[in-house]
Amino acid sequence: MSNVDTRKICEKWQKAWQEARLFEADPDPNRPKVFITFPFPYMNGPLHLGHAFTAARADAYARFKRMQGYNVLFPWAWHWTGVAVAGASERIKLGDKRFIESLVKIDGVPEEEVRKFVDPEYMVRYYTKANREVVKRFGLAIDWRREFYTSHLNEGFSRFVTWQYRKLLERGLIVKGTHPVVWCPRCKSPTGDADRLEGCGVSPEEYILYKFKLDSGWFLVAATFRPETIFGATNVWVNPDATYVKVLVDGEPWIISKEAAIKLQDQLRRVEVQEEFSGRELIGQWVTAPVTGARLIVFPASFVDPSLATGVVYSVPGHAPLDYLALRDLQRDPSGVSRYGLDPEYIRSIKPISIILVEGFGDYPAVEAVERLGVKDQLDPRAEEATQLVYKREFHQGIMKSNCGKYAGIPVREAKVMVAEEAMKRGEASTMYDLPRPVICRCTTPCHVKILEDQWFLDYENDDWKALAHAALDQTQIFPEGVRESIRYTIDWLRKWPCTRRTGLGTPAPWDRSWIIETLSDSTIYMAYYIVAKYVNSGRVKPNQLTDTFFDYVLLGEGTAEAVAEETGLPVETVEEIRREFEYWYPVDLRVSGKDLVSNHLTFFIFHHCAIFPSHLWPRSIAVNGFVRVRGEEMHKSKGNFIPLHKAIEQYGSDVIRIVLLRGAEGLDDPDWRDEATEAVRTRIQHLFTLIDDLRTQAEARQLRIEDRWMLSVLQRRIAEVTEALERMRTRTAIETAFYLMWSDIRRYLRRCERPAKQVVNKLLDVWVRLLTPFMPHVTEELWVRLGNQPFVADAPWPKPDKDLVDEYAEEAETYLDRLVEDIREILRVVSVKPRLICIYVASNWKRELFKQVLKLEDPRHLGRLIRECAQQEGYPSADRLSKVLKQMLRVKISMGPERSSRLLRIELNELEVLMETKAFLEREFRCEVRIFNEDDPDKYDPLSRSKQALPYKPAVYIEGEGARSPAWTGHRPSKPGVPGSNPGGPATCVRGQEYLEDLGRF
RNA sequence: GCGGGGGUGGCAGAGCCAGGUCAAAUGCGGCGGACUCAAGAUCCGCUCCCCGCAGGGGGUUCGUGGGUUCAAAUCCCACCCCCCGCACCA
Repeated sequence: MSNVDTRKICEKWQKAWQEARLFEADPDPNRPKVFITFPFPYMNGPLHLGHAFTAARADAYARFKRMQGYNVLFPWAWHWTGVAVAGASERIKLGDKRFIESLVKIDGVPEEEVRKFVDPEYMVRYYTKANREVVKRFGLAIDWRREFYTSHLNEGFSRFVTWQYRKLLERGLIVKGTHPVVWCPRCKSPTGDADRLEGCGVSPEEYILYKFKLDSGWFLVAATFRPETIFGATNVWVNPDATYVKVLVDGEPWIISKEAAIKLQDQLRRVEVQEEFSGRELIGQWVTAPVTGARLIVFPASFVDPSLATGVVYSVPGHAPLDYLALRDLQRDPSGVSRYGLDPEYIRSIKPISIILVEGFGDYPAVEAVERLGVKDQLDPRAEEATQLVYKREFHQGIMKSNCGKYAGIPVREAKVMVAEEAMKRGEASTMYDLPRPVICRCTTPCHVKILEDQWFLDYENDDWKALAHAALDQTQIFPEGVRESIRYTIDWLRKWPCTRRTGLGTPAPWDRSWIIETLSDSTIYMAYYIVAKYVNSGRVKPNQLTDTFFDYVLLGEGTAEAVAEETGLPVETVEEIRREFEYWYPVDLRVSGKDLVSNHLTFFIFHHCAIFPSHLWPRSIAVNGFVRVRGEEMHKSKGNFIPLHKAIEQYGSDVIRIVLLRGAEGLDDPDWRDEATEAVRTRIQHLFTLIDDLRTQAEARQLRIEDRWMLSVLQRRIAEVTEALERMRTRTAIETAFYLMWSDIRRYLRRCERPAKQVVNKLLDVWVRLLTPFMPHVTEELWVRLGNQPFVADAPWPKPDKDLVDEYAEEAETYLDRLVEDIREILRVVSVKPRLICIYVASNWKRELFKQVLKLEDPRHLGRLIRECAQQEGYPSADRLSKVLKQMLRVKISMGPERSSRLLRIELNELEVLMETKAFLEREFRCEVRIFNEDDPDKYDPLSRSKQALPYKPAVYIEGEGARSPAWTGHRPSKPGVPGSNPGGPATCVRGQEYLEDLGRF
């Protein structure tokens, strides 16, 4: 069977599982249940390796629990809700070439299909169909009878969402409010990240507007993020080349840029434009500053961007690098000044004002930052860097100076808010939203901020709700545990979440059908719908029978089955059956997801369960994992390293993918997909088949020997380790142990025994194949039947460690042997000899007795007493010799480590017996004759008197061979140029008694 | 900035919570050997540096710098660097 096609094996067993309806799970009161869920994937594209990783973890757990005898439900569904699909359709409508190309080339969508994607519904249906095939070919243990998709296109699900939102509204958890969004004036809709050609990650920021009063009575309105700096204002900047307007804003006379006036209209302001004029007309005019009442002049500055906020800023040259630079430019270049009829003398007289005390800077941080970074002028890109540097420092560490009136001595971060609030109270300031960088909509229109009214929010601010969420988190297991802190933080930090949108796919809000429940908001407790979906899919329940009364009863136990039956026309028994099924499966036992969902979905998941369900139905555990990286980089379509799952499956088949990913990482680490790794796994699976074949064909019936007992004993430990790891979703540790470490165990065993024992092989393979099943379920099905079992290994019981097979004596014997082999090999290496004969000498009886004392010794300082005691007894040598031997024994004990030396307190190895038994192995290993002696044996062959070196658990060794360098037995010494001759002064290993004991310390 | 997770040998990645058995699992790669007509696969050995004709010894390592300890990859402090999340978006 030299060539095993794992892809074929995968297909074969997927079909078999499907035909056997293996993973269809129904309530069984006699079996405990486990309900496992994977967050339904969004259907705007193909599933990729990232989905595969998370799904493989969920599947491994599902299969593990199933084998442990649990009734496991692992369902699947598809997420259609949201605007991303609509956005994608829009791009296709507009003929976005790069986008279309990526769909064809990367996603593998046929071109004629892509054209039909102008209809979002077609697109989600297409991807759902394609991805369903992919998930099936990945071979997950899914109960497909419960499959569904979301949004209004699925009436049943939509009714479920409607029910949930009515409940939330009733409970006062939905509130109404206003909110600024990034808005496309052409699409008349919010522009999310996915809908943007440019400006990803940009969100509205709130500017403080200060009203600087012109002598004409109009307000020149300047925008700032740093309202506290008003105390250091020296002048006002406008762009002389920009167009400004006089405009009545809510009746107040403002002067702002033309662009600003348009923006304000969408920010709940009444805006009446009076007249347009050029910025240069403002230059040289005087204004009265708010807050301070200072008289300032208006200067020209090219850095002022009319499309940002109001297009007017005030100058704080002491603390804002750009302001300092602009002022310096003006002072250096009088020609520009005279053009506007300004007085150069006055300009030169303007000095920065120092208003903030901050460590690491002198009076004028802006000036220093400009000098340190060597910023040339206001157009130098490093000006931005200088601004950030000063801003961060001053914000976090700055204190307002004495010239800041009542804010003197207050930290900047506090003063900032106070100054602005008080100025607003007095009518000297206002606010507006704007985007710090341009955002361009998919439709190529520049976006601006719009304040949406009547927006609906989930009130995550509600303290009672937060308290419940914390309580739920406390009773949920989190894997890895560190994520708990993130969720806790998120619960505290969450504010109102806008849960409705105007566009995209989704369920209309029950209280106002012009709104659609937003995508994250409809995915919070949907796992409950898997129970209902089974009945809807089978046709036993019609979607329109899913009334609020129905859900109240089935999900909450409120009302009666009779009432539901009467209202819906369903048989009472059916209603009760569904209720029972819900009670059986709920709550969710494990939800597995990527770490990106921690701060939104997973937290919402907890929140909503608390809001809707009683505490015994709250989630039991949540597992989080990292993101798949490809060749060390984040997987991204634009990076060209995006790997859709269907392509990977075609190339490798499901099991290879699973192994590579699961072995890649656990916890929050990111698994890295590398071609070498996939190749290595593929050949290893091939070899798994031959290894197992070899084991079986070589196996012989025989009495169990020590190595057989060792193998069985180690096997028990491995079972325990894998089980423990899987219980905690440590999938990497689990597969590492089950596959790789066990492989090494088996390799050692095979080498050790020449031919394995049938009994061991049977036991070993039976266990091994089952332990591997969660990670490579198809391959193990194939192996399982080859071992002569009936399908399916998926249903085979999970192995349990057998205490009777744990054999400390055998494990000790094999450790002993390994150390001996290492020693011999080390000698051979040093002497570079090809051995002809190896003699091994086991230590004398008196040494063995002595070593027992050493093992018991708690403190090496008691050694002296031991020496005195023993020296008097018969059979022991002189105190002098004793002390030498004892020190060596101590070293042996230390080198054993605490585990092994404590094991030796429980058992005593018969070294001679073990060596006699393993003589054949040693001879094979070293390809020469091996002779075993007792040190006490008068007839032993020991020409160099090595035997006296023998210590308990460290036998002495004597080797004869070819090419030997020892003059003692050959007299021949190959010349070795450059190496100085003999080693004078005896062994360097001798350590003085007292020092040595101190070195040992406590052991 | 806030919150979370990390920095280990040529690479990937354990170990760190419970300090000593750690020059440090396992896999990949590299080198040598076995097998083979040969290649691949497989098996065995080696893979930080130095010394050693007997299983040994010495040196330098686990982001950087300090500290605690008889003893630190592991504990404490400071610093540097990397990754992830921070909302109307799946």
